Amino acid sequence: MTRPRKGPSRSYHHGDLRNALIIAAAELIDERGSVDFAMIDAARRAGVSSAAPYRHFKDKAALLDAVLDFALLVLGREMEAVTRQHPAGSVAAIVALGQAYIRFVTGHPQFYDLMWGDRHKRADQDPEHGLKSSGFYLLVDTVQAWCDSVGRGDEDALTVSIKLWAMAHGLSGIAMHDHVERFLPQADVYSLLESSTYTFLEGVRRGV
Amino acid sequence: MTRPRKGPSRSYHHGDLRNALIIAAAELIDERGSVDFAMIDAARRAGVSSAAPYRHFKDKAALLDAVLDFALLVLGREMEAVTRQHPAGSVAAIVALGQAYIRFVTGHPQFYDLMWGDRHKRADQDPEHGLKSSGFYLLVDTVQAWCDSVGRGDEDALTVSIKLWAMAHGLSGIAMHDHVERFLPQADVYSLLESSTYTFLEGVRRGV
DNA sequence: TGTACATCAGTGAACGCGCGTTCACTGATGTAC
DNA sequence: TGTACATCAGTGAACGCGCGTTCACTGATGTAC
Repeated sequence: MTRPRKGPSRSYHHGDLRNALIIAAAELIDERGSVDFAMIDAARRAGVSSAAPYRHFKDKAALLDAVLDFALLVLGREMEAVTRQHPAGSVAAIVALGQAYIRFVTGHPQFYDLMWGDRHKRADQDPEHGLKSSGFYLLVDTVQAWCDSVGRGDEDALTVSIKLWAMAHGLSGIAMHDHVERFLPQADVYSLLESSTYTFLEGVRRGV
Repeated sequence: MTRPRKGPSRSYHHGDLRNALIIAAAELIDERGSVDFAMIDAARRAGVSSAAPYRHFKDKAALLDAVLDFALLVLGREMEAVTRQHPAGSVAAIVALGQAYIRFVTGHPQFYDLMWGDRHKRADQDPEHGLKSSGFYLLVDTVQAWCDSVGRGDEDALTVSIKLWAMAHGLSGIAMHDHVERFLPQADVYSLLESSTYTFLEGVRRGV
């Protein structure tokens, strides 16, 4: 978070290497389709020697953590944007949130690995933090509003949200492994999520 | 698939190295919690030198493929067993299949990585094959029977099955990252799957 | 305004280790005759 | 039944490479006086 250079003369001091490395790493992960990029490549891409990153990150894991934070931030932004485009508490909003999740996750399978791969299970100081920025609570709020609007304010919005999240997450995984086009060539994940959500919420509304 | 040794004198020739290596690899993956075990460790565990595995597997990827096949086989067996314990085409059977999936997958997170990690996306000759042995079609059959029994034979059992699979798969992922105990400390994945399934199938039954 | 100095953010070379894989070999096994 | 030979399944040592990380260094920056 050093301030950006005033002039264009970024000769010796980079000015914003930390962020530049995060972007470089994200790009490499995207291109290689895996987290196994070489530290030196990220440095090179940021226009810097192989040792420079260690001024900003303790080790590679620290850099990956920063990339993960960045990814979750982007996901959160998209979910916010999507929420604004639909009536608050509507089923359409709930569906759109799930679709945004699928879009993000299938569009960036590498980030999926980062989020859901084993490496994330390690030392994570505040596990809540990622969830907050990723917009999960946006879903909870929307579901709560929906429950209220259909006269089921007694439902546990958190439980319903987890289930909906699981649907979107599960469909993402299945889609990413081409199981959707294999079994249901005429379908697509987004409409599968939509119909699942409608069916499921109808069950909830009827109190099953 | 060399035949097992007749006597206990496994001096120079191992007799069943191929399978021994698969087991050894599976154990290592289980213990380390990751696919990143060293080839030489698998060999050592099978009581053999570091070069021996290459008589049976072209490279490490080939060994991992074999381990994956093995894992899917085990999963398929468990799903068969579970199916036998419930009335054919009952909701209970459907729920139990999902729970068996969750149990297997959360109980062996490493195999989860093997099944769902990026490495599986590569050269896989017959992608159907894994699905077959893992028992997915068992679910489809069960769902079809249920649809018939509730007078909804018109439903596409395959579509419903994919959605149910996505539920179980998604809940597994969420549970493995401790999100269930974090958000719903009093709940457990298995009952979450059960209630989700009931709710969803009720929606299907009502034709939503 | 100028100078000395502490601090920071880079460089470039190299270390070192883990690990997949290969190579020339040797012991065991099965089979033709 | 015995012997020669092809084949197979091991050994053990070493190669080689990728890559994370360190180390002594140097150029740039900001600040006290």
